[in-house]
Amino acid sequence: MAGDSDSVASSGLVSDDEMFASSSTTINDLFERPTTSECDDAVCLPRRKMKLKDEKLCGVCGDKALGYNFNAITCESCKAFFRRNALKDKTMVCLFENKCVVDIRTRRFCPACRIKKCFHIGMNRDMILDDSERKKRMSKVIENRAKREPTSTSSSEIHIKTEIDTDDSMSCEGNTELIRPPTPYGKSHGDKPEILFKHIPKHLLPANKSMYYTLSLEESSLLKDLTHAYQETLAAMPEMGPYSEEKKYNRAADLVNHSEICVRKMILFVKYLADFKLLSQDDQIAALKASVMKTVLLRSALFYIIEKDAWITPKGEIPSSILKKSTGFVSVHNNHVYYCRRVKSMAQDDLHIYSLLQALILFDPAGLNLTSREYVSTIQDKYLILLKHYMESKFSYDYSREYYVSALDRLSDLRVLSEEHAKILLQVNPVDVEPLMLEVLNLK
DNA sequence: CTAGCCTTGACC
DNA sequence: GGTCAAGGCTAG
Repeated sequence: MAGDSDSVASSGLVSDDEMFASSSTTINDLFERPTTSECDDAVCLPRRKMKLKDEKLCGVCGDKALGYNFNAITCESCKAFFRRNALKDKTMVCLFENKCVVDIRTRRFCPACRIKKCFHIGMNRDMILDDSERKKRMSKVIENRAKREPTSTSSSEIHIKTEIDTDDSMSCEGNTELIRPPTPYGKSHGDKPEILFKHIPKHLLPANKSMYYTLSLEESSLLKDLTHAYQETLAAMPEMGPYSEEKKYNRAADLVNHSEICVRKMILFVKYLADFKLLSQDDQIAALKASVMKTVLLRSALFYIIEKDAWITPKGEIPSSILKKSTGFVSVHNNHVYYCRRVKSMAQDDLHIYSLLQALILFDPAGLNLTSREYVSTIQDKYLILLKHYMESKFSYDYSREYYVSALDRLSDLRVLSEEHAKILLQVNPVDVEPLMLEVLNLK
């Protein structure tokens, strides 16, 4: 017979009481856990009032328990097991005689007997949140997170301000206490954990198709072309010899020259864009120059690997620490890495998002020396709407806002960060810089 | 899939 | 502020 969780749960028909006698009697005695029939009763519900002894053992397997889970005292693993399985429609089948012993050692052997025992000790599947309740919960989390962290720029500014105010940023030697390597996403190493954008788990996204925006043919085509352009240029890595030399980035000028590849790719990128071709030549150059630094920074986020705290390049991995080494600015390193992590946590590896952000950077009416500012603004609007619609098509109307706002926040971050990087340029000797970089960065 | 650890909101 | 009990994340 199958251990039909549904029927067992709803009817409380666990007939063979001896089935779990070996362990349940002891557990029952130790923790005065409610019997199945007691648990059907409403008396069982105000469980917060029930003070338990410090020592708690799982009613299912006897492992150490922290407290109640789904109306019964269980360990973490049985809690997770119940959550994963109690709502499954598929009936679990015991391969033996439906009387497997479930203890710490054997709990994994027979899911059917394990789930049966879960119900037997009073675990209640009604306490597992359903889709709408989970969604509600997640919305609350996101809402609170947004309240705690209203805008990203403010926190970046605090970082920068702190560094400037303390005036310690010029030296990395002897200043190790200021250098805090970023922690991998989701992990903390004693320091206050970073608050990064959290993606909505796929299973929480609405199943209803009407909750998603459908991109028009025109929009799909625009996005496809834009992403293709980005993929072929800025997102592409050239085939190069596999040599890895950290030493190559000893000076800030080395970093600037390293960015030349990015600038060349950027020039290729804009050549793909019909909107860009419509600008006057002067505006093309102005838009390019104004967005070089931001383009380099956004691209660096694309190639940043959070877990390794490094950028992947054709020459191998470059640890983020080279920023400190080559520039001497601890704050530059901290803020740049923080930026990369935030972009990455929001966009992950979605090239549509990167290419849309790239378009928004390029067609920025705030750029210096533009003659057709209004026209550039109109183009930017088009990509802003496309970004919004894309988020709605991917994450549903329910959740798109968080993604859209986060994406725009990353653009604000860029403004601050690129200004900060401009400081590096002041300490670069123009003699060491390649001619193309001298030109696009207006270095003399 | 499991299981341990983490994050979080609700409640006290 | 502390505790409890949900769900989330992820190494194994």
